[in-house]
Amino acid sequence: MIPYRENIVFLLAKAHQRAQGVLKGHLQAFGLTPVQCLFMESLWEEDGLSVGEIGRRIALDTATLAGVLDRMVTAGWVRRETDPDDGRVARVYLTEKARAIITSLAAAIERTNSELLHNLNSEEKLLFKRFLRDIKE
Amino acid sequence: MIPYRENIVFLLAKAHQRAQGVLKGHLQAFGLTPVQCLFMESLWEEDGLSVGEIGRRIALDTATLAGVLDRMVTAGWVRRETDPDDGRVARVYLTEKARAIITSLAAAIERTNSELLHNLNSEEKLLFKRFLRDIKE
DNA sequence: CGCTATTATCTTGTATACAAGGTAATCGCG
DNA sequence: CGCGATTACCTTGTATACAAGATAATAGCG
Repeated sequence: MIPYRENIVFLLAKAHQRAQGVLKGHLQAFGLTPVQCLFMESLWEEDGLSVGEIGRRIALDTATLAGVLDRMVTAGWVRRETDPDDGRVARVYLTEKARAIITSLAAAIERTNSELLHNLNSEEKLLFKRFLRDIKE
Repeated sequence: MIPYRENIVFLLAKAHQRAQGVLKGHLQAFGLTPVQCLFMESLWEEDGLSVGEIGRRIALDTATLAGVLDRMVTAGWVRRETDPDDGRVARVYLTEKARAIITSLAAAIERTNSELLHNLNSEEKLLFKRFLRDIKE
């Protein structure tokens, strides 16, 4: 009988919760949520991705992304265009407004990572990331 | 500029997502969600806790717990009683139906932990848990 | 004892998450 | 080319999560 405090699912959930909280705090000034920020990062990596491709990259399904996309279009961070070659595909592009804050976003993320990992040395950070990736394959 | 795949917030979110998915799969037979299971575990540790105390133990606020509690009362896993000495306090008790499956729940959790951590040896498991606890403080 | 501050919970509004099912557009086999 | 299968996306329903504000009950000070 594992006490829930030792359960890896619980430990992951709570570490995730704290990490989200810190990032959320640093993003508040932009009026962005962590997921919205991540959505923008995927487009910064490659602009004009389809909704499905964004979902594959950031591991979220299209049901979730539909709402996120709506809110981001409304807020003016991205625009949505139907692919001219395939009417099923919705392509998403960053706006100028989004490009203008990318550097500041990167700084907020950088700061978040430093705060979260300040207890670990370089070697431990690498190990931690490896563990996180190795969870279930 | 940290690529999002190296961002600790992203890595935690996705590891959390996979862990939840595995546990969810193993709980499906009971009709319980991971949060509902955790809620029950806190009461197994100490029955008759108040809603606020449950929230402190499993790190969820009462706004979230109000909904969880409602669904669990409806499903017959717990009963809710107002504290006779303090009319503000809502105390929660496991039902017989809940007690009857506790052992099976523990097995599902055990199996989930094994699956998630099968890539790590004992020493690495301890280290991983320490890292998760050390995130932010 | 009365009244203000505090506490515990609940409610509302917003934002993830995902299963399941629906729709429209494209693909690809005969 | 025609049409069934597939694909991409959207919608609906359920379940977390939490901020902010409302409500009700208790605590504690004078």
